Amino acid sequence: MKVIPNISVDCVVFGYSGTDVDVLLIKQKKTSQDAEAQYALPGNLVRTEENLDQAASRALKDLTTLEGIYLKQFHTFGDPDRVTNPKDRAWLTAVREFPDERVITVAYYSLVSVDDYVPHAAAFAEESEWVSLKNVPPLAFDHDKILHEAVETLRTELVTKNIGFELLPKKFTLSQLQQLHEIILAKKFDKRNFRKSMKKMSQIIPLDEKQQGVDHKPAQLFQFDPKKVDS
Amino acid sequence: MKVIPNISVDCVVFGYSGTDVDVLLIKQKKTSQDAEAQYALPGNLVRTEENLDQAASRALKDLTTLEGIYLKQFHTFGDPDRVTNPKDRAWLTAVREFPDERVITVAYYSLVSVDDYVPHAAAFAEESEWVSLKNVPPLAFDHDKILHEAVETLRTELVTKNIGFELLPKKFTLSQLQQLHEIILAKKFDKRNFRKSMKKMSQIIPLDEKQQGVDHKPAQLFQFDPKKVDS
DNA sequence: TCAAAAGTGTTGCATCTACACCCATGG
DNA sequence: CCATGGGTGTAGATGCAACACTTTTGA
Repeated sequence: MKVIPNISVDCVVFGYSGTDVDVLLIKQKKTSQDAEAQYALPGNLVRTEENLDQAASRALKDLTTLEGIYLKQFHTFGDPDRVTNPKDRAWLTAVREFPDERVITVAYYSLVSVDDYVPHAAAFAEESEWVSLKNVPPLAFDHDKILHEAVETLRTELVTKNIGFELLPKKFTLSQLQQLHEIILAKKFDKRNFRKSMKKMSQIIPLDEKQQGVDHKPAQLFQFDPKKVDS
Repeated sequence: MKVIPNISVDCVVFGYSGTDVDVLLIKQKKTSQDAEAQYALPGNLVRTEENLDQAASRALKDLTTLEGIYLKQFHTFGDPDRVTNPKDRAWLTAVREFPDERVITVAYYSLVSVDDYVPHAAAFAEESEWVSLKNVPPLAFDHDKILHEAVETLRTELVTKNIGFELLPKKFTLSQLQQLHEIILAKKFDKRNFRKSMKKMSQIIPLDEKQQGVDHKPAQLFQFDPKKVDS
């Protein structure tokens, strides 16, 4: 359980609620009565026996109980002063064995459906919750910057690699998929054209099933099959 | 000049010679008479006062004398056993203060024209040279893996971001640019179509100048202007 | 005058965009 | 029967792939 004192991982987990894109944040435990509790991305120091991907999964699980999520490394942040801001001192001295060490962090991001994952705070997290990207409070360390880069990465990967299914429930409607794209990319798509282009991707397989409990014409459900790769 | 014992940077510098894509390698200094000298990517531990980008530039300059090159971070490698292979022990114990530390490395890549940069060995490099990607010897540590990932990154960025001008001299012909694409992507392009698509990129500006000293019809020269961004 | 690479347009086909109405369901 | 979102086709414009011959230069 020995850690490397100057290498950490941080996870930017995006979730989609149906109307908003959320990010999973933790609230750091207060280090004293009058200390100001800060929000942060879930992350922690890397242990000596684990690789970086494992560290990211483990840290995320420890802090939020979320597991089984595919995390993708996207950038490493290593400014010498990224953990020296006074606002972060109290927390560092309270929880870290070597609070003055310079720390570089390897950042990961992931996409999930908020319905599928209910986070529970654990370890040094006081809370663990989905926060809309529109209402993200100032974050600890350089996590604002990390989050910003993650959003940029999300946008480019959404268009180039057509990820985005990940953000939806296993069974989804094409309108949900379209709304998701519109929210992330902040632009409108033509319904017919959008459906045409999605339908010709072999990975999106139509189910013999319809939406239930809606007060309008129920939509057909689709499923994403990652095994099918476009040729 | 204090270093962080478990964080390094490595640089994959691609060069284009006109017929081949090369990579810049160093040969590690022999640690004893009978030791086997190994090839490696230029890289070194990060110092406490520098950020990662600075560390990459500085390490590259120290080992090869190349400087003023734009290096782009592309991945961080951190397997626990990436520096524990017996083949690397002798060298580590000879040059590192803490040879048993686990080291993660932040990898960078870059593109230059081989004509513009003549490397000279320095520091712990015995040699520093351009090696064709076709003839890369086995490398130290996990540098084979790093190089392989860098090549993959180069291919995707070449098509998505139309980098590649970087590999050519400041003034280049369209045929040179085409040949470069063909070599990196290992496929042929139609001359007319290739020229059409390049010419409609505003960043490629035609010069009032022609090739000299060739024994055939001299080609028009072009230049890349990074300031012009496609709208 | 020959060799070697530079340079240049058009046509068919596939893909993308723009656009408007009827349908099924629950309340 | 009304409100709500689901679902569908076509025509015009644009972009991409295929294709062959003439030009300029140095040797």
